[in-house]
Amino acid sequence: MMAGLREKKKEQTRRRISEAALRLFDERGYDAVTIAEVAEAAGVAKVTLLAYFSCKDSLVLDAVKEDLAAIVVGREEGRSPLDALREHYRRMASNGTGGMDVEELFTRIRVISSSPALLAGLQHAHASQRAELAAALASTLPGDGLVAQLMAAQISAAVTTLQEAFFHRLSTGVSLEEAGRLLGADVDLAFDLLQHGFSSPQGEKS
Amino acid sequence: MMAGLREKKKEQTRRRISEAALRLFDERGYDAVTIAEVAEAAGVAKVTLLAYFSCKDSLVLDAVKEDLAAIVVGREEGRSPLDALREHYRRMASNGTGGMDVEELFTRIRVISSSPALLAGLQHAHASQRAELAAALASTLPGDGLVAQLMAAQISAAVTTLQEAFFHRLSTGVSLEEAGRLLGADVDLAFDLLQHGFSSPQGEKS
DNA sequence: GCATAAACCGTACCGAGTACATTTTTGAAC
DNA sequence: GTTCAAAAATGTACTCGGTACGGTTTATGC
Repeated sequence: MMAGLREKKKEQTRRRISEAALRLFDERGYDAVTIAEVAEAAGVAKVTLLAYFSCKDSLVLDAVKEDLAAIVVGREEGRSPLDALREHYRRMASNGTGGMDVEELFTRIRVISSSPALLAGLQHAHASQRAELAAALASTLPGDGLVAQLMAAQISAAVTTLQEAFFHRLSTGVSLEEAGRLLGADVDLAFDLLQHGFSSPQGEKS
Repeated sequence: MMAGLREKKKEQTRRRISEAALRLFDERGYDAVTIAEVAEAAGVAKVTLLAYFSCKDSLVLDAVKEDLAAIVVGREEGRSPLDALREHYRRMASNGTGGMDVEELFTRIRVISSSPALLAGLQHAHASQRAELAAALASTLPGDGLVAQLMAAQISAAVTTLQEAFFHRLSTGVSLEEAGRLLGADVDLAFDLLQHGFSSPQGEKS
């Protein structure tokens, strides 16, 4: 379907911008670098950069966005939404990088973890998916939709927390393999908590 | 403790700014009003306005912020954190306005509900409390803190959802009394879900 | 009264993001 | 190869939220 030299160049330009951004942010800190500087480093105009990335934080965050709703919608027959999500994250934990550039991933996580603005952006990205996830869950549930909304909110909150814990470990020197192993345990902990609530077994004491 | 004419004037100025902001936002929409216009309408300089309200959205949101961590920390002896929060919101639901100006509250909710930026800001406000809440919960729990973080994330997600549902009803014509009544039921639903998880009784089907 | 510190002000500035009119590049049709 | 329309990229000028700075008013404690 249209190999397209046009598409290819767009891809290249996007990568150039993204790499320049990541490098500069890593060297000098996210807040201290302006998008105009990124544009110059990538050899494009500021307007062009903003055509590729809608805002400053998506220069870093676009590459780590996920689609929870899609996982639910595309789950195997007979599997519950929660199990599908649990399975997805378990696989992720054991998968290592899944073919990604490890060095780049580390840099990205280092940049995100050291910038409050980007951490907030990450939260926001998850929160934005809440509505879609709620819609996907609503079709599997009775009632007026509040339960689906609550579940969606709790799930994305849990996932955000898992991701933060994972990022925090990686940015404090834990190896990728070890972090993956720990993530696997965390995933089960988190999903057990979602499934069975705060009471039992590791829930509150009173 | 120092009746203070100084303090009183500050209070007045703050109110003047807040009221001017709410009125303008309600008349013309949040995005269409600049903080410079609000400052002029309130008779203060833009810089002064920003000394009272750190950013544009806090002109509206400062009045509706809550402190979940404080509720947990200040709970009655022997009561679990989750029960303390449940009780707090149940009380809120039956309390009506608790002495607030009803008209102003409605306007505020109307403004918030009709602005994506403010709804996002509300989410962010809750997310910001997560860390504090996690710290408060961590002291009541064993383990390395991940459980506390997960719980805190889930709780604030649930509370955000409850608040949104409540706001949505009020901004679509439901009376305050009726919305309060419905909120009471929602609170129990949400906290049951937190306590017992997605399985049983209203949880997922498979 | 008088000194001090807080509140307030005007102005100039920064950076993110948008609008617009213009030019360059590209894919394809002839 | 030439031509042509669409897409991509550009430069400029702009808006707006937020900050820095230096100076002025005003309440308060002595």
